Amino acid sequence: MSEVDSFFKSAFSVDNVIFGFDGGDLKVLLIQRGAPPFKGMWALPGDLVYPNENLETAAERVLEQLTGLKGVYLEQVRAFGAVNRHPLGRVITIAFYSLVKTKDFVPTPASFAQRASWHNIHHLDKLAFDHNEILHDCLIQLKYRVRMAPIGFELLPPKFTLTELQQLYESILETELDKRNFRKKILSMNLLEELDETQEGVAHRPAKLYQFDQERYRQFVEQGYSFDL
Amino acid sequence: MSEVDSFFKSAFSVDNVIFGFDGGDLKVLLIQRGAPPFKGMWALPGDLVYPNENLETAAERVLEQLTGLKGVYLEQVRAFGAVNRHPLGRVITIAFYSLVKTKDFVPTPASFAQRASWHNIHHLDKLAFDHNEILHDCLIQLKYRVRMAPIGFELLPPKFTLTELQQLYESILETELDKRNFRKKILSMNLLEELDETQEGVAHRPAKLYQFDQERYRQFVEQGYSFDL
DNA sequence: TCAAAAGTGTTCTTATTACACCCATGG
DNA sequence: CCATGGGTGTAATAAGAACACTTTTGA
Repeated sequence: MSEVDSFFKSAFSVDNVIFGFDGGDLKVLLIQRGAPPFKGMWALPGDLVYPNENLETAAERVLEQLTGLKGVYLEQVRAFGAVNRHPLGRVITIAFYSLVKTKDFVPTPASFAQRASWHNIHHLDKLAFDHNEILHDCLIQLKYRVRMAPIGFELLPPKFTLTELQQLYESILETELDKRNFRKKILSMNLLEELDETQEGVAHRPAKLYQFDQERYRQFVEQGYSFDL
Repeated sequence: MSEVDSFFKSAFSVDNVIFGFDGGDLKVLLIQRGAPPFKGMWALPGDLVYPNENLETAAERVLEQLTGLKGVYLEQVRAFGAVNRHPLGRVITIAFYSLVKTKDFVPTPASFAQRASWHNIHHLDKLAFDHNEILHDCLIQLKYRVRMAPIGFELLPPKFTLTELQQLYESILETELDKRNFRKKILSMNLLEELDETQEGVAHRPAKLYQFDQERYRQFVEQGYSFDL
């Protein structure tokens, strides 16, 4: 094999850390590998990038094939390219994370075939490849981004209570927040619209529902506003 | 060509945004391309990644071949992989930025051959490939990181004045800082050691020289401290 | 009437901003 | 003795942290 050829004996893939939130802890969607290497182990969903496919497109494809979801929040984190990260050859992978509303997720045939399921982000075994490291870095990136941009809402249903929102931030940031201070701050941003609806079916005083006003946020950004929690 | 083969008709490269600071504006080290594509245009230094080479190693190699420098601060930003970003084929590039002390830079034969020179980061023409976009993203990353970690010192000589440090932050962050407030804050971190030396050869009251105490920073981090400017 | 979570303000503390003059040196 | 940047403190303002009780609903 010539030296030039050897440059092309490599491949690139995308791996997608799909985050979800069910009201309790932050979750990640993993698949159980059905073939070697690492057969039977849990892994991040991923695939090789097609020759005429952009990286983001590949990550969206992986996501849609597994969950049926399109148009989901997706962000690249970085490339992982250690020489021996893949036992079968040189594979550089580009890591993305995405934020989905768990209730929208309906397992697809592809995901059944691979046995996909949500895992608590803080109770994970050893994953295939270098996926623990990838997951770790994506989580760090999420913790940073969630404070700098209103992306947390991507993990919640369109209508949510302030307590749900607070619990979301608490589980991502791994910290406890003061209820009154949190509400004061988030409401003072004027990005939440209070609805004329309340929770139903709860055995206590029902909470007001809110929705995030995407259009107003866009206008604020144009005027130089920057989200900061 | 079979479909499997086509996955391997791709290559990956690294591109390195090398930042420097000469007391005035923030600079970036560019090379003038000597061969097509984009012959004659200025570009980021970069190269294909060798089959048995880690991404960071490749970025360090590019840097050393150009500048003769080793062991400099280097950080990955992200991958750029638009299908048509390289006119000759599918090349995914991993962008890094590095921080060097401009006085240490001695052009190497390799850099002469390529005509390397420092360019003001805010007065750039159109660069080769998607390098303007890469540079832009690396600069954004630097702006963020320089406030979260004591990496600014990598751009200064070991001994520096507080005014030099302030000017460095002002040029990276593109903002003006109040002299007294800046000094109060940076000195209150207890990360700077005041030396028994002063500036020489200046036509005014000479400033005290300081150096960054890397070891003390390491200890503080162990105790949970996190740098925040 | 009880349990469970919703909702609501004020005080204290800390961090950030704004601001102007004298000092030391070389030419 | 003049020009140049070095060096210094205080007051005002804003942001963040701490904290406890009443309300509404379903069971």
